[in-house]
Amino acid sequence: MITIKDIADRAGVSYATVSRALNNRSDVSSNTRKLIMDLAVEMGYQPNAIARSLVKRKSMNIALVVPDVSNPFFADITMAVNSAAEKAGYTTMVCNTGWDPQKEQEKLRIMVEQRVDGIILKPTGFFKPEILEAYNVPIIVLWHAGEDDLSYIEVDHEAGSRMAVKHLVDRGYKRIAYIGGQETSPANQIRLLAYQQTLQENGLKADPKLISFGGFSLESGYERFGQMTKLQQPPDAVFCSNDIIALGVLQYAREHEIPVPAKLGIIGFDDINYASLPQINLSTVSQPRDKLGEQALNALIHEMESFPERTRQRILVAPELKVRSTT
Amino acid sequence: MITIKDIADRAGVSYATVSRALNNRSDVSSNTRKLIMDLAVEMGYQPNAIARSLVKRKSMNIALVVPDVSNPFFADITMAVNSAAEKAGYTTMVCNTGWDPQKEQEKLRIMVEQRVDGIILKPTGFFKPEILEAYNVPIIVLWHAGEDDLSYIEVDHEAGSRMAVKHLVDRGYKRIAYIGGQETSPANQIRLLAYQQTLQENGLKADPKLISFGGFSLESGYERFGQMTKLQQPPDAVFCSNDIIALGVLQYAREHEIPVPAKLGIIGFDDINYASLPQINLSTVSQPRDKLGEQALNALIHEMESFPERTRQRILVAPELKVRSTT
DNA sequence: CTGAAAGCGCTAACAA
DNA sequence: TTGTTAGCGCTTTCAG
Repeated sequence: MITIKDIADRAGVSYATVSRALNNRSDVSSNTRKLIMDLAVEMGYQPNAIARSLVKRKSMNIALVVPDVSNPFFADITMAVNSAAEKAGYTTMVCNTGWDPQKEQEKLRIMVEQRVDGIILKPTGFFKPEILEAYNVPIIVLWHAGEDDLSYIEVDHEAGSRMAVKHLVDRGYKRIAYIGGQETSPANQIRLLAYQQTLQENGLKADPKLISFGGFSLESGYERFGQMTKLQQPPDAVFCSNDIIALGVLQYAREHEIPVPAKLGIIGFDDINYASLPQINLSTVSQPRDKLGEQALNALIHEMESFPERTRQRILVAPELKVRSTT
Repeated sequence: MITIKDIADRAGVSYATVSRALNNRSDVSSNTRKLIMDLAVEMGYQPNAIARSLVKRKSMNIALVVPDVSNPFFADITMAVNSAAEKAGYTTMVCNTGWDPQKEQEKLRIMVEQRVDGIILKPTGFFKPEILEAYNVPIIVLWHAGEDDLSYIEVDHEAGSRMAVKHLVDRGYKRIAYIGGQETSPANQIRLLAYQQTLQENGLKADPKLISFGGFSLESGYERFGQMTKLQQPPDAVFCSNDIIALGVLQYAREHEIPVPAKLGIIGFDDINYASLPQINLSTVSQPRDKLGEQALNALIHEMESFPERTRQRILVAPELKVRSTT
């Protein structure tokens, strides 16, 4: 590969001058600059980012560590972060943790070794902030805020749940069920609470029989909704903790000829890509991935600029209600 | 950040010794090794991959350049490449070109600057192999083979098309239409030819009225199939160039109450993630993304090992027929 | 405006 | 077994 020394030799100048010219610095005569520029093109010179990073102590790379990029949700986040990073002159390294906390640690370590200038992390599960702080690198966590020194960004689950439930109430549904995720997950708890409060605020009572926790799968939604239909007073609407669960409910309704939305309102959470397919057309609370990604990057840049001081940002991104044909 | 010099100072040895110990080399006494190892952990040492890359002239990074990672197809490929790379000790840098040839060039340039050890590229459109060869970096192209010196890998479009058409024939359909992509695209041409040949081999004639080219969108499939139903002899089955088009056809059939698969067989190509949803359940020719990704990485490693000599690999990955409820 | 020289953090000869 | 030294390719003082 061609180096600045090669160019310097051909140009008959020192390689410091080549560096200056190539970096558009003012203290080079326009003659030498032009000579060097032309030579660089002619010789097919490609700057060595590694060498530059070493001396500048800045790689202009950032890391995005997510559980699974093939998950449409993270894929969208990846796109958003990527394009925002690009605009800011950064290159993104994407890592998959496969929902495995150990692999997450491993990936973070590798990214630190790669000397990325900052990290955006979607943790796989409960995690110890101390570990992240110890890495001593600017970091933004896609997660609910903790009492530690890290910066967080996430969608406003409370507002989203309120939107969904209020919408169902407004549509005239009376027995609104909640089919959630893992009972202990913080996001689930926030959503559940908002669900209960919104019902009460609208003069409806939250029937514990209409609340269910479980897995985030289509089968789980199908199964759990099926159980509820056997109640003496079955639900006439369901707020699901994510779209996959809602898809399971929808599936059950189709198979058992329950007319949607006439006899059953269904609303999901996330707005995954196929929610909007004509065959599905699911009403849902959209997590705006583009905004999440973009704001995460902006927050990271802020964090990087004031590093090693932590900016301790707590950002909530507003969700959007997508009313489609299931409500 | 802690460097090997810091450790050397504390250990009272030269930093070369620290380097040796940290790299598990045999020529270090077990005493000093242990001392250094312990110190490294205690001091929270993280090796600097950038410095190592500079001296080793090998970054242990590879690039994956695709049009759009949020497209489920590329997301799956990304996952597969990623995990294969990881096993081989490489970190992957993923770039999006947004289907823009100019951006593709830009991204490739950036990856060369980053001194990745190799590149896996899914080109956005017709591209000039000379440009890639000029970059002088090991590269694998996800594309049909050209007459140049690059290595290629892709799914066997011909075999896939044959599978699909043969399957429709076996199911008893007689007037099988082809709703393809852009007429000039090579993949489209291969598929079209295989479609025609398979029909002939099975004693059916290919009616030009049943052949259509156009965009890769749901609307396009809906629209083009709608036209065909107005023929004097409309098709009783459709082979679509991708699943999105097939979805459009399916949509049209539902709206016009054409029973599928009784009066209309539909088969797509790609097996995108939602093809298997119970609500869709589309028969399709699956491009095994996991195999594509993994084999691409293996091919790349091969290419890197024999670089600068080009290995000129031409790899076809066998597709799989997924028979679901639309045929 | 340009050159010389130091050094980013590390590996890899070559000596000792 | 260890230390010394010379770089990897580049940026950045500091002189000139």
